[in-house]
Amino acid sequence: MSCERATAETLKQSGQRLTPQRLMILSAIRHAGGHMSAAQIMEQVKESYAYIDVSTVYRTLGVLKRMHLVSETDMGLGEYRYEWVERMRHHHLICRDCDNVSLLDDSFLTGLAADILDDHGFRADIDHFAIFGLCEECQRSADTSGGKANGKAKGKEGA
Amino acid sequence: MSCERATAETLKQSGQRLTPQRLMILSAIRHAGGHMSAAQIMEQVKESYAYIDVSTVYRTLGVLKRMHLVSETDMGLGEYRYEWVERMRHHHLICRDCDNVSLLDDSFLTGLAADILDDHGFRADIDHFAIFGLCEECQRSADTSGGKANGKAKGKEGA
DNA sequence: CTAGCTGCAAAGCGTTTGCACGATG
DNA sequence: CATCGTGCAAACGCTTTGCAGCTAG
Repeated sequence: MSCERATAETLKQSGQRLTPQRLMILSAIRHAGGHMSAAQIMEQVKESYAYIDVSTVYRTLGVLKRMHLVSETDMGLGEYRYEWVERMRHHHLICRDCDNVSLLDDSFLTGLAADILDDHGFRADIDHFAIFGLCEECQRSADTSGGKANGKAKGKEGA
Repeated sequence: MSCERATAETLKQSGQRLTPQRLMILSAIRHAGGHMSAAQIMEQVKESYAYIDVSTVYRTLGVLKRMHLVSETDMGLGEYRYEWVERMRHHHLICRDCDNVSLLDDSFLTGLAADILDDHGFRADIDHFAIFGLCEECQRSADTSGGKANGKAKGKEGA
């Protein structure tokens, strides 16, 4: 939990209290190395503290979101995914057929943000994008199977 | 309902049945000229047919999504918004402070899609993007108020 | 005629909220 | 010691599902 020092400081300085629960949640997200659902965070924290409650997780995530320490993304799974906001920004390409997620470097989007700012005066929060589409492999399967009529049964419709 | 001809044809040809309910839902979405929630679609349809059910709306939206006739977007309001997929694509800039929504021309994103295809072989579905951020006006208020500590109470956290 | 759509009702899910207790600073 | 965070439980809102009857093709 030692590398959470700086974050703890940030929290304190913005008038937030530092509780073991928050530190555990923080730690879970930071060390995950990817996006986690609230349920996954719960599970992770439960390993060291069994009495953690969902509401505490959500409330803490609310605080962290407000402070831009974590990002909240709708990845089309019916639940939000939370991720530590790294200095190394990146985005996600989500295949709507195989659900595979690959990374997209932030460089692809910096230009876009600049263009939008120039033309609309709108400062886009391009911290963490989820871009849906069809991965290379699934494009091939779609072609061979003759169309996009129905790829596969899924929990969630592709937009 | 006459201008729904082509859509009706499309539906029929993919083995879907054409029912009055579906036509009404179709019509509601097409003539809305913007994104609608499932509830709004319901309301609209109810004006001509009071017995329409939520489940019918969702089931029909499922069909239309699958056929890429409507897009489903999470605009950060806790409910999906559905919009007719026009030939004239556009995207949305959503201010996380004042909730104002402005349009963004598709030209801003076509380059991005091409880049992603080139470098990752991933065919991005950039039908309809929701980009969150801070509008020009709210940037000013944020500056004058000294920071981003807390902008305003909202139903939903800005990511 | 029969596959598939409808309305109804109820469940399901992730998330939020009210409350009294407990911990933090 | 005052405030804020916690756990618990219950509520919430949107969406989904099981089912029997009806309807389009």
